[in-house]
Amino acid sequence: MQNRIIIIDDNQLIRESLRMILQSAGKYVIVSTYSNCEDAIANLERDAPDIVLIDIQLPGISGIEGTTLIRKKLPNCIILIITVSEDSSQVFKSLSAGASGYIIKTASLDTIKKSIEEALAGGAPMSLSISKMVVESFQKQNDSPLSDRESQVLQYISEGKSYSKIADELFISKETVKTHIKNIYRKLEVVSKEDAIRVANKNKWVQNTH
Amino acid sequence: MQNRIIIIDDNQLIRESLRMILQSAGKYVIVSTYSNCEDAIANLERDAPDIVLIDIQLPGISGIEGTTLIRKKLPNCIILIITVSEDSSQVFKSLSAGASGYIIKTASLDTIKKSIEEALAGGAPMSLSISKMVVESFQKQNDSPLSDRESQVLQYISEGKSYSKIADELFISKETVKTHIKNIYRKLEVVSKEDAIRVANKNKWVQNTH
DNA sequence: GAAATATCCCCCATAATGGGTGATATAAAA
DNA sequence: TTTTATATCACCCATTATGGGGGATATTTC
Repeated sequence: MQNRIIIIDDNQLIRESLRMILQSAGKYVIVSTYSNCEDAIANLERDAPDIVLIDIQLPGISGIEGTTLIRKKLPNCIILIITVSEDSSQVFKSLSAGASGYIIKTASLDTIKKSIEEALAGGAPMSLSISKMVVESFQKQNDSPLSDRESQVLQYISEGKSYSKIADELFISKETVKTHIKNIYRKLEVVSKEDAIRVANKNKWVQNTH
Repeated sequence: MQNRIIIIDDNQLIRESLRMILQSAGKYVIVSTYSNCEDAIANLERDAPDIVLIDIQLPGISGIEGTTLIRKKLPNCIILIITVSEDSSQVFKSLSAGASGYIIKTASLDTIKKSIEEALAGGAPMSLSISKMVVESFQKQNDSPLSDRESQVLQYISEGKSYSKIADELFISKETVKTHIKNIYRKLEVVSKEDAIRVANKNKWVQNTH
């Protein structure tokens, strides 16, 4: 059976190029192409796509919001972002929104076809630089101004643990925890738990609990 | 200049196979091979590797702990995990520990050589299934028993925000926030902030702030 | 020998938390 | 249509948590 694909991109040239490339492969049916999310979403049920290729910069609803909306309607649909830039915040936002992979607009025709096949095979197609970015998001940074013990305490704080709980788990007194936290706040120049967590996350000084 | 590689694997056959493959490429010098982490770490300064290939299951210090220790001594060294299994918790732990990529033991010789080249080029070599796993870790699940509002409140809780702060940001009263939290605790069958965050993270009902 | 670190103690006040028991209005589902 | 879920808000209550201030000691590191 042929896979149903829809393409959402405000650039007609790109829409038509993608259509050509994919149709020539013979494995796909390009059921529709759209220049904006609104139209695409209105026809989602009728189109019933297996794969959506969506641009990130779109007039009106953005590609990221669009990804969220499409996944809400069709949870099993594979969404691949077509993009020119490799901006990290955009990448993370679209992955969080439910995109499965990234296709760089300047990629070769072969690479694009391969990306779609990888997605269908259950993979997560993306360029080397993007996968590197994603992997780095897992890695704790070593440039924290905090001591080992302070980092540890902050890690626990970021997990929502109370002072008493931290004290128990580290076999130290609650007062010691308080002292560490005072020093953490001083070093990070913050005055609250929330800000400390925000700064730590921003700088990847704590590990996300995946 | 040739890149310096060390190999840590308790299986002699694999050590020697990897040595052969890589030496034949001509671009690499295999400075040493070890059957355990302890010996490798003892000789790190002398070996000064650019790339470390390390098995995940090792006698004594595990590959994951080893990755942490090696990165502490040589922060710019690229560490690639050699593994047979694609267990998600192991994958995340080693990425968090600082590994850059994953090489599957059963991969073809060509794939292995290519992985090392990708790593040197600044990429994050890993199999399709592993990259999929990593991408999925970004994606919020939709199977939460919580209502939209409750999920939103829990998201804020997981960011360390206080009831008052949440109330302010959502333009609702503190009492309403409390009610939502009571309902969240009831639905998740927990009695504390910490447990709620743990359950939510485990099920990916909240988004990590990357 | 000074600086950083890790540990602990006291005081103090306020803020935050969580359990209970309500209420109201709306929307969705049975 | 009646029930259920949701979202909103209120008051009572007690305990815990938080954060700022001060100080202390021992070890390690530079």
